[in-house]
Amino acid sequence: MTRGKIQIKPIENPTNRQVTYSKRRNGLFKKARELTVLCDAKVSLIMISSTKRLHEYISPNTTTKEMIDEYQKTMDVDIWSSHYEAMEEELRKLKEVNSQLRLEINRRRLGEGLEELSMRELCGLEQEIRDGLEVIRERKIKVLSSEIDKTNKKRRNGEVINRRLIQQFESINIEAGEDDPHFGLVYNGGIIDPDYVIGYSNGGTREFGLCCDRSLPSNVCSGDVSDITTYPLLD
Amino acid sequence: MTRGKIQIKPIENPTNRQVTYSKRRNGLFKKARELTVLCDAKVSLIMISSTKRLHEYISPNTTTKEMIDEYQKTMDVDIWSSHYEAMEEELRKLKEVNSQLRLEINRRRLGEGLEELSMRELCGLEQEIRDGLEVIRERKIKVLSSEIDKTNKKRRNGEVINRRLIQQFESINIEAGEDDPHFGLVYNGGIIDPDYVIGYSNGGTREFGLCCDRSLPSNVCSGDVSDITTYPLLD
DNA sequence: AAAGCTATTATTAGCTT
DNA sequence: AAAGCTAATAATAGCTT
Repeated sequence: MTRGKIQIKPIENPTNRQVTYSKRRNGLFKKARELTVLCDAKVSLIMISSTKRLHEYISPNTTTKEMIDEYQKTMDVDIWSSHYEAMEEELRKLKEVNSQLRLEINRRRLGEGLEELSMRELCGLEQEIRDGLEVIRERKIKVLSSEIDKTNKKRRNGEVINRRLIQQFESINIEAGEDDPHFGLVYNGGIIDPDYVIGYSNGGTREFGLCCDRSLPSNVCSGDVSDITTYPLLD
Repeated sequence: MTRGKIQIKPIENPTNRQVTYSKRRNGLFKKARELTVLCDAKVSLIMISSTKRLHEYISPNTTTKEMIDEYQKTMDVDIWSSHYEAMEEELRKLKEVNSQLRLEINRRRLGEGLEELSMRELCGLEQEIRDGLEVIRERKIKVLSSEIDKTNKKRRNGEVINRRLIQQFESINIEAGEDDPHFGLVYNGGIIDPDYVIGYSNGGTREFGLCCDRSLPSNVCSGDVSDITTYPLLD
């Protein structure tokens, strides 16, 4: 409003508009601040420019929420109601989807809710489940194979260690001049190589090995309980 | 700001304070209006005087609620939360349950997401699915039995009707004095009783009967294609 | 594009009615 | 207390840098 009076009408030039917005916004802020101090008033001022930038002023002695609460109380309108309704709608939809999902699970997994299904649908469902079962079976095989691999590696490692121990033991025996030791490692021809059977419990979390060695004494390998002896493998 | 510059500090005199509030409030409103028009901006201005009177300006091209929504989005704070904490909590939980359920379905049904499952979990899952399969199998048997029952009833009903028709046909023949008719119903000893086999297509929606009657002419029952002939049953 | 200048208009404090 | 007046300050449009 200088160098010629202006009219209050939209500024077409975007740059000018933005500059004017910025200047006048600061003017408004200043006025709001002054009003707050001079008159002990509370002011909430929110501005959004045509470029969608938001600026706000809120008096130091209040909060935006308090101002809105006060606004609602005074205006006797519930600004929240529409927000509330939207939320309720979302809640309702979520609940619906939820129960649909549960139904789905029950149907597929627990085999419930089959009453209204036709023979064709039942057959389709059965096939779907069989397919799923097949995927699980394949996965089990994969897990088992990798477990067996791991255990085999451990076993081979154990064999190497055993061989070394046996050699050490023998050299000790030779040093001590003992020809007929009563205690010692039981082994077969220098290498521990019994009939190993690697087994797995059903859950698959604990692995153990079965060792059938017919050269062991009869009180260990006797047939009255079992003709195999189980040895837990090292972890 | 006339007849001597003023300082921006609280006006002690209540009357003066109120007068200044009123004048400056209008000034602020005018500035807000001008900003709206000149810069195509949106302004929400709420003021509360020290005497607890509330005044607001809102740009004509928006609403107070829209401004508050925008404010929240920009500030990333939820002003509503205190009002609707319970609801938001419920919403959050539902969303969580929802995604859990979806995960569940994907796992169980499509056999996906098995990578992180242990052997024990895989076995449990397999058993669950087998159980579900068993339920479906039982349901199929039930559906089949009831279909067979229904069809048997229809067949018996058809037999009664057939018997009546045959009796009528015979009495007509007797009335006409025909002893050796060339055309007529083919039957076995007065009662249609071929070797019925009730069968069902895999989908279970279409039922049909198989009729094996060795007394039929050879061009119908000959063995070069099949030794049974299929007759669709009435609906 | 952003900051600074200034002529000019706009706002308003203190007064009067 | 409410409205109007006006001197004086404040805001700012259009310009320059």
